[in-house]
Amino acid sequence: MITIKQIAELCGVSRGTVDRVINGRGKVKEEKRRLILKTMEEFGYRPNPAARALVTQQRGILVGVVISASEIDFFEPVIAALKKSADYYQRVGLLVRWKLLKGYHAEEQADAIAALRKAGATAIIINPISEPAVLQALEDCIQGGIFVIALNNDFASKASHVYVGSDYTAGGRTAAALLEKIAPQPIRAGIAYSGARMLGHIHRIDGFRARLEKVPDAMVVAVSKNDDDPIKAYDETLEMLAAHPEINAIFIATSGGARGVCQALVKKHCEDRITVVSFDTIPAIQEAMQKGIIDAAIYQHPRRQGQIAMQLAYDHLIGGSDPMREQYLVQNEIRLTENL
Amino acid sequence: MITIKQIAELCGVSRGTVDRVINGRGKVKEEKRRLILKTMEEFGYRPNPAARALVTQQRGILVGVVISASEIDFFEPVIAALKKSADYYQRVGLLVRWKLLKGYHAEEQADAIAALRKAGATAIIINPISEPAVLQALEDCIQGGIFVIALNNDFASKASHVYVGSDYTAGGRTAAALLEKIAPQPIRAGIAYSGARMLGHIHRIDGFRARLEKVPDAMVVAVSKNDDDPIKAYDETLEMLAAHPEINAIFIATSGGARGVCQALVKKHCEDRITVVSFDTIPAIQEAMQKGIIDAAIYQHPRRQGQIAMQLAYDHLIGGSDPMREQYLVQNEIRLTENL
DNA sequence: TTGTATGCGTTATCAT
DNA sequence: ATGATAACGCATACAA
Repeated sequence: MITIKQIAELCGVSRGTVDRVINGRGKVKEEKRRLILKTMEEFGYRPNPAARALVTQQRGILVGVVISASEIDFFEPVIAALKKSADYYQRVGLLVRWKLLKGYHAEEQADAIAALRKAGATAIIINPISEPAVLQALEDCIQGGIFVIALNNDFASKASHVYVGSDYTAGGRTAAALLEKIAPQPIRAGIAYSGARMLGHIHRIDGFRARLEKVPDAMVVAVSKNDDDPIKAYDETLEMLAAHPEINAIFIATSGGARGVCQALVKKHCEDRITVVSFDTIPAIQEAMQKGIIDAAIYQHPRRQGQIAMQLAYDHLIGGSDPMREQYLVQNEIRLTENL
Repeated sequence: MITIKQIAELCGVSRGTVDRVINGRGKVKEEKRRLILKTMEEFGYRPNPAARALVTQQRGILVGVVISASEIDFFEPVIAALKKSADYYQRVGLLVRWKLLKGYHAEEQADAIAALRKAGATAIIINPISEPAVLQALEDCIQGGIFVIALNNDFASKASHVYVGSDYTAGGRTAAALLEKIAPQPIRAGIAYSGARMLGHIHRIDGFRARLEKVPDAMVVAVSKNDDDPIKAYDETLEMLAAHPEINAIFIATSGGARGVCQALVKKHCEDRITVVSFDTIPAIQEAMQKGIIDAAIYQHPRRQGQIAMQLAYDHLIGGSDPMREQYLVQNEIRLTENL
């Protein structure tokens, strides 16, 4: 591993000069500049993370975390993992400022981003809402050299950023394939989900429908929206079941309303007759699985999502190594009560 | 975060003295020794991993890896992850010596351990064979202050060590529960596995049987051993199918012989009639899943196993933090072709 | 525009 | 038995 000192010697300049070209501060004669860059390239210079951490921890370096709808059960383990990971890296100089917001409000996200920029954050971890105000704010961040990590939900932008989360389409396909294996045929499926806000959720349902089309004589007969609200989910599900008594399978595409859906099933005494597949393994869903109401759940590694996001921030800011991919996808796993 | 320097000042001694009591080298007057220990305790001293890494990388620090049966497909991603992780930590002074052995031979393992000790390894990652020679060698290591990490397979010992791997019993239970959901009833199951060498595999089958007992009228009607050899697996499976034509489900408990089992099923034209659940997603199994021969596989996060093991070694040796649990269990995940 | 000095926390090597 | 000091690689404030 070549060091700054060695590069300086090789180029016949001082450590300070090399540092200036690396970190782009101050001016260096173009001639030397190119020589130094060439030498760095040639010997594959990589900053030593240990040394860098040692220095960094004096001033400290700030990463901002913005999580909307942080009250949703799904995000609890995500946030816990972010915190644990932040703790781990704190000892080498990583500071974190938290913006845990309630509900999905684009303006609040944009405000939080602005506040973090002002506070001097050099990286931002966020579950972005796909609305203009947020997209614009993130574009600006990236232009300003801030490292942006989209967590659990990606945003459409040509600006370079990293996405950490699941493959939603594959998740939907997996749910459909699972139903094919465990539900009585022919499948008459109802879908319950929060609403249309998040891009990922739509892809998930698209994936589900696409895969279900390959199942002989299977079809989606109803879709109900519940705003992640248990009561609304309860009402909507009752209504759906009444309107479509042929339903023998339910796909809970977003876990927010799961409790309500399950209560409706129990109320109508059709837990046994209807096969239910859900996303996530939040407490309400685990309970429903133990009781046999939900047959299987798809797990998206929430803890890992948080851990990876924080590690990417560390590696970029202190370790000095950039992510080698622009997408870090966690697998969609199938869980029964036996492997919860 | 309190530093050695601060502790030294607090105690009215020099850094050198504090270092001596921390790392137990040289003599320190008992009186000062106790004061220093007390102060460290009180202020919760933790060595700074960055500083330690900086100094460690000069002499380098050695971790030994011993993997038996490394030619088995399952271990390929495990080893790949160990290598990748080792690469990552190499830049902060971690050196690795590899002992990738073929087959399961206790003496070879014991020899490898001895060689690593002689080479000065301060941590050993191993998939231990449960035989006296190996157990003794590992006990000796632990006595000698070497940090031992059992990977993928634990060993019975009161000596303190860490286990990284899956919960085998839960894996077996999961396989049985899955069969209950996807196989036609009543289940008449055949089991195929390598043989009795590895403790984990036995637990896995125990878990499978225990869970299957809860399925109405289900039973295990045959068990075949294949020594992880495709040809033997092929022959044994043909024989099992001939002797038990009622078999409508097969549990491949160890992936080594999977290819042979599948070929036997195709040969007898009963891929469609028999539901097959397997462990691991090695290439042979993925192919069989694509073709519809194997219906589902249970995945034990091989890459994560390797990654965690190496990280534990780093955290212990350089980061100076000890594992907070003695077991790091990865989940048993259910995979279909859609979420391979 | 460039070079030098200092410090981060730890370990190791001196000297006392 | 104990203390002083150099070194690891990097960043930075300061001197030239």
